[in-house]
Amino acid sequence: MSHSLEKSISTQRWRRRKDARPGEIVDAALTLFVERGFAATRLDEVAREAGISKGTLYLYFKNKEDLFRAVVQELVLPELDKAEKMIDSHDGSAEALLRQLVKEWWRNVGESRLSGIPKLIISEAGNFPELARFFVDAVVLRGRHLFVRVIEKGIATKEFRRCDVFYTARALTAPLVFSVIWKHSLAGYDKESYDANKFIDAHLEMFINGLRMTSGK
Amino acid sequence: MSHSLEKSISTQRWRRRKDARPGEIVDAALTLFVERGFAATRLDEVAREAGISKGTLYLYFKNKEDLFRAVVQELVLPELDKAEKMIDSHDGSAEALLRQLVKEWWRNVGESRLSGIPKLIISEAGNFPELARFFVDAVVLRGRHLFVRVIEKGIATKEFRRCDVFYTARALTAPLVFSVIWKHSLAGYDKESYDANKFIDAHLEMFINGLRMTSGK
Amino acid sequence: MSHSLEKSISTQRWRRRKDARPGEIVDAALTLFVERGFAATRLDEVAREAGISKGTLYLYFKNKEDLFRAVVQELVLPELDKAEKMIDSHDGSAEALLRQLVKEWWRNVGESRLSGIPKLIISEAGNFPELARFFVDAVVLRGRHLFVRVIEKGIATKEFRRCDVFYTARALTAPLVFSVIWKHSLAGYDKESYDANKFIDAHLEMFINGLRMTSGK
Amino acid sequence: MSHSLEKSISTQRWRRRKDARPGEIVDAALTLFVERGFAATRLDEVAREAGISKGTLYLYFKNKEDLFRAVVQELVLPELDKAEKMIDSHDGSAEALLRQLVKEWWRNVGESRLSGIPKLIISEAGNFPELARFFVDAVVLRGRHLFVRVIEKGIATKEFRRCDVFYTARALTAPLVFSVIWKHSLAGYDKESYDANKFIDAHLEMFINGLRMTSGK
DNA sequence: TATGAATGAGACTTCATTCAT
DNA sequence: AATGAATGAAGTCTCATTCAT
Repeated sequence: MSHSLEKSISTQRWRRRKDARPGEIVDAALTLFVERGFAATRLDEVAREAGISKGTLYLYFKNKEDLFRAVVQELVLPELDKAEKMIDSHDGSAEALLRQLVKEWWRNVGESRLSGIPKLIISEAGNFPELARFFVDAVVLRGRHLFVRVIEKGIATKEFRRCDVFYTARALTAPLVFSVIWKHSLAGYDKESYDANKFIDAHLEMFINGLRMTSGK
Repeated sequence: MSHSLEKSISTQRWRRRKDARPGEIVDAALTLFVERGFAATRLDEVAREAGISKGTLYLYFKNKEDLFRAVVQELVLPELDKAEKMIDSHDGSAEALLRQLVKEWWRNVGESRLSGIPKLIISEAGNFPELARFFVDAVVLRGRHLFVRVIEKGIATKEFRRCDVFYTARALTAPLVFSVIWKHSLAGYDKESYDANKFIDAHLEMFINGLRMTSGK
Repeated sequence: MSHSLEKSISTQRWRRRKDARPGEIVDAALTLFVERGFAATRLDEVAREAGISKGTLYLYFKNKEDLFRAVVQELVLPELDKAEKMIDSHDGSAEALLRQLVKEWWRNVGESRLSGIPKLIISEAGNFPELARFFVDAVVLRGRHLFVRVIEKGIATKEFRRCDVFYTARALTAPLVFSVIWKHSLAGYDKESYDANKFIDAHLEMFINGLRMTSGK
Repeated sequence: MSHSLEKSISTQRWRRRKDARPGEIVDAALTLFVERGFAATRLDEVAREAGISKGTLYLYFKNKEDLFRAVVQELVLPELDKAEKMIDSHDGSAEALLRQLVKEWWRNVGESRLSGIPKLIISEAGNFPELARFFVDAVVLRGRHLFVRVIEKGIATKEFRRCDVFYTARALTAPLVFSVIWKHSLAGYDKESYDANKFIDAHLEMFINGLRMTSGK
């Protein structure tokens, strides 16, 4: 019995290892891809960062490009699912929902390892048109429509003034995205003090102010 | 005298030719660097695009990195000079100046071949820290301070309300920069209609509105 | 006693199983080595074809080269034993024996999976000198001497005319061997109809005709 | 003038070098491919044998497979052209022509570096179906038809007896081809004395004897 | 000044072999 | 005995850089 238990555990640990591998590799790859770009990242380093050998990479990913795709798909899509559920289940005002949406995005993307993905995608879009297309459809548009839904809801409830919801959504998200791009590129070289939270907060306040029916009074 | 003049002219023409080469090369390199990134751009192609042979590149640039630096420095710095002169010589209201500044930026950078540079720099900052540092100091900060000056002027003349001028400048420029990054990366894959001019205009109106002393009334 | 017998049997069955494995592996390897050559054959595929895992190969063979040797030795040598016995026990005319020898070769080698071995050996001789030497000594020479013995017998009984028996044996066997080489290489691409049996028959008739004391009359 | 001459010469030498390269590489590759097979031949070695660097190979051949194709096509086809011209211009008896054809084949193929090609093709046919198809159509069939033409001519002039010309051509050529395959594989390990010329001569005599109208008398 | 053939370091990828389970 | 995850040496191919012309 103890034997069977032991075996079960060890097998499990072993299995666990196999199941955990892809995740560990994808994490290592994300870090390096964001830092150096796709072409300049050597698989040697991804392997070392993931604590495995170069050959092992190929047990889990067909090639470098396949790994790149996995990084994007596997890390991003779950976040969108979460955000959609949040919106569906929210029952407060449109403004509260909008604030919540931005706040969650900031916590789950802006301050997580995912924050590197926009910079990565933007850098490599030219070399991976298919991935770019996928990303725009599955992430950008889907994400934008989350915001569109919220804005439309606010207009319906007369919380917000009428506007072109698509442009408004873009105007709202552009600084968020820019902020994470900045963080992963030039932020470290900018000597003028900068607090992204403060930047985002100010942006959000100004934005919501602009959206309200009675903006100034 | 005529002889000396003639010689001077012919020398100049010759010089011109010699000096013109780097410009053509730099142009070709910019296009390709923006499209594919630094690492994925082959000097073969830069040479072909510039209409010269690969070996000739090395008559003008020490190596690939040197060419990269030249692309950034030679194309960007003149624009800042122009913008500074424009501000210095402007004599209207702060608001008019701000509008003018954005308009000129859009015309001279956003709609020119220079529009690819932000994306390029952001993509390669990780691999070229020195260049990143240079770019931030010589371009980003200097550019930001143009806006800071204008905003401060508006505050001084009481056209604008008091605010943190650095954050305000960032909030003003972020969408501008984001717009050109977008244009050179994912814009082509976004099926929802988008007019960058409209986006920038709306942003500017909202922004100036937010800056005015009596914003709503 | 019954116990011991039972044990012996079960041991034997077990042994058989153990011994059977190499046979299946060797068969799988033969097929693939013939089709692709030694270097281009992956042990992955040999294992899959044999229905085992890659690691299991190494329980039976030291390495890839060892497997290669086993393919040749284990499949070929038994055939020569059989042929030798056949000659020893034959009691008809030399001509009848020669016909029988060719016929058996054709049935047991030419039309069996062994037919691939000549092509395999010829292809890899350059990379495996030791194996080539072994094959020439243990198979080619030994096989040739079977034919030499039969021809000498025919000369002794005055059925056949005198000749250089070694060259004659070569001349007799070359088309046989060529035929199986062809079958395993280019035959599939030759659009002109071809029946190997017919080819061999015609060759044999012509050959025996040439050997007879009174060839034409 | 001397300057221009010098330049012309040196340029030419340079050009000549460029033109000669592919041939030198193909020669080196033939040697190694025949000796070791395609897969086991390292491009490193081909380059060293050709006296160039590894990278230079890729200036002349797209990849290893392309080099393989070039080896076959560029070396073999010219020989067939020569043989065809020989047949067209021959005006003796069919027997004399047949003897000549075999003799020339032996001299130009059997004893030249080309003699390695049959072994090479046969070894790699499984891995390069397209090349195999090309070789059969462009070389094997075309070559066989040279012999067919000669045999048909002999039948027409009543020098030769009627027969299935295609099988007869095969029976004639099989030992020729086998001979060069043997030479490039196991010949070196066969300790029994062997003279290929003698082998071929004996084969040819026997064959022509078998073909003559009055074979025995 | 201009060329483009040549180089070789370095990257991706494969696969025979090992070993913990 | 059997597995299959893991390894790393070795091979193919690319491309920035050099240099003879």
